Amino acid sequence: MYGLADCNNFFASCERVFRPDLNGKPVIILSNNDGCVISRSNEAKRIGIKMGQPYYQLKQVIKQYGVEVFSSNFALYGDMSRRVQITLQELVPATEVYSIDESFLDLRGIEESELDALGHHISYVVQRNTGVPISVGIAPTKTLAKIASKLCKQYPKLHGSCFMYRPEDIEKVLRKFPVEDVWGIGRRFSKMLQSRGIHTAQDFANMPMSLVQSLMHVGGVKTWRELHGEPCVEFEEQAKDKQQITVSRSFAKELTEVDDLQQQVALFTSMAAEKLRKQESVCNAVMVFMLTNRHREDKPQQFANRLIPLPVGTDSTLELVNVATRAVAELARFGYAYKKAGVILSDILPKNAFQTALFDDVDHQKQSKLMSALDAINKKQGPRSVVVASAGFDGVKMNRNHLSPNYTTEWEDILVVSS
DNA sequence: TCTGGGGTCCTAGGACCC
DNA sequence: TCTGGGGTCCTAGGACCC
Repeated sequence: MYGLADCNNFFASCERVFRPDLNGKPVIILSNNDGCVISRSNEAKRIGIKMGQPYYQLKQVIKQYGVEVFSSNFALYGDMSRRVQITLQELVPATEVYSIDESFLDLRGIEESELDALGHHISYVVQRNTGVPISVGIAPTKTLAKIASKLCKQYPKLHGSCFMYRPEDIEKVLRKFPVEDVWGIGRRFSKMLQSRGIHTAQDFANMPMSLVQSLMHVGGVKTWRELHGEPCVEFEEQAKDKQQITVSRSFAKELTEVDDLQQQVALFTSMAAEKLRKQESVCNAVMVFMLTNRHREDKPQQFANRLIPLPVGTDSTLELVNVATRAVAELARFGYAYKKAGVILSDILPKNAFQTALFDDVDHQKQSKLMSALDAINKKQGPRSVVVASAGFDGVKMNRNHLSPNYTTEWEDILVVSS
C-alpha cells in the first residue's frame, strides 16, 4: 500500500497558522511579482476565484468579499514544509518528498487492518504539531492514493484520511472521478479523451490497453495500469540530484538598460550556483534568456537566449556570473524592454567526477575554497550577507506588496542590518 | 498599468557511424 | 524506374507535474 499526504491549500494554510483571525475568511496567495493567484482557501474557491487568475482582474471581488491577499513568502512555506515532513517521518517507516506540500508514504510492513486508523492518526498529528490541515490517501498504487487523498478534500466526513483497497470500492470511486483529475492525465489528453466519450477514471480504465498505448504512449499505459491496482511508479526515498537548475523572475518594471539586466542575471546566477553547490555538482553549460512582455503586442518582441558550453565543469559563482553577464551584454538590444530574465545551469555532473581540461587556466582549488567560505558565511549570517559585487545587495526587482512577516525564520531581518 | 516559477520524461527526427 | 541496413547519440518539442 502507498500513502499520499497532501497539505490542504498549503500556502493559504501556512499564512493562517500565524493569523488565526483569518480562519473562515477567503484568503489568496499571489505568485511572485503579485502577478496571479497560486493558492486559495476553501472560502476563496467558493466565491469563484480561479487558480492562476491575474490579480488585477480580482480587485472588485476582493473588495466585495473582503478577501485577504498575501504575496508569496517562500521562506515561510519552505520552513513549514520542513516541519510537516519531519512530523510525517516520525509516523511511518519512510517518506518520499514529492513537492513542497506533498509526500508519499511507505507503508510496507504495516497490517492492512491498521491502515485506516494510521491514516487518521497521521492527519491528526500533522495538524496538531504544525497547524497545517492535511489529507491522507492510502491505496494499492500511487495514482490511486492521489485519488483517495482528493476524496478527503471533497468529503469532510472522511476526517482527513481515506483508505481504499477493495476492487469494488475503488471502481465505485473511479466511476465518479473526472478523468482530467487523474494524476498523469493533463489538459491535452483530457480533451482528447473527452472527445472520444471518455469522461471518468473508470471510462479510461475500461479502454483496451492497446488503444491507450497508441494514443498516449508509455506514460498513458502506466497510469492505466496504476488505476487497475498494479504499481508502476516506484517509491523513491532518496531525492535525486537535479539535472538542470533554473532561476528566473519577472520584473516589476520592464528593464531597458544593460547594466540593470546584468545585475539581475548576476543575482539569478549566484542563486543557481548556490543550489548547484548544495547538491555537490558542477555544470558544463549555462543558458541565459531574456524576454520582452508578451502581453504588450504594441511593443517589439524578443525571446533572446544563448547557451554557453563551458570548457571545464564548474560550481563557482564567480566563473558562472562572468559568463552569464557577458552573454547578457551580447543579447540585449537597444529599443527592447525586458520583462523577464533567467539562467539555466545544465549538463550537470557530480563534483567528484568532473574532468579537467588540457589547457585549464582557472585555479579550481582556490575557487573551491572561496565558494565554501562564502556559503558558510551566508548560512550563518543569512542569505546574501556576502555577494558578488555585480549582483548587488538589492535583490530582485519584484513587487511584493502584501508580504507577511517571516514568522519562523529571522534571516530577512539580519539581511537588512548587514546591507 | 497589472498575467509565476521550477522541474521531469518521452518521442520523433536528424546527424552520424560502420 | 530502380539507390542498404542497422545502430547510437543528440536535440527540439510536447506532454506532464507541483
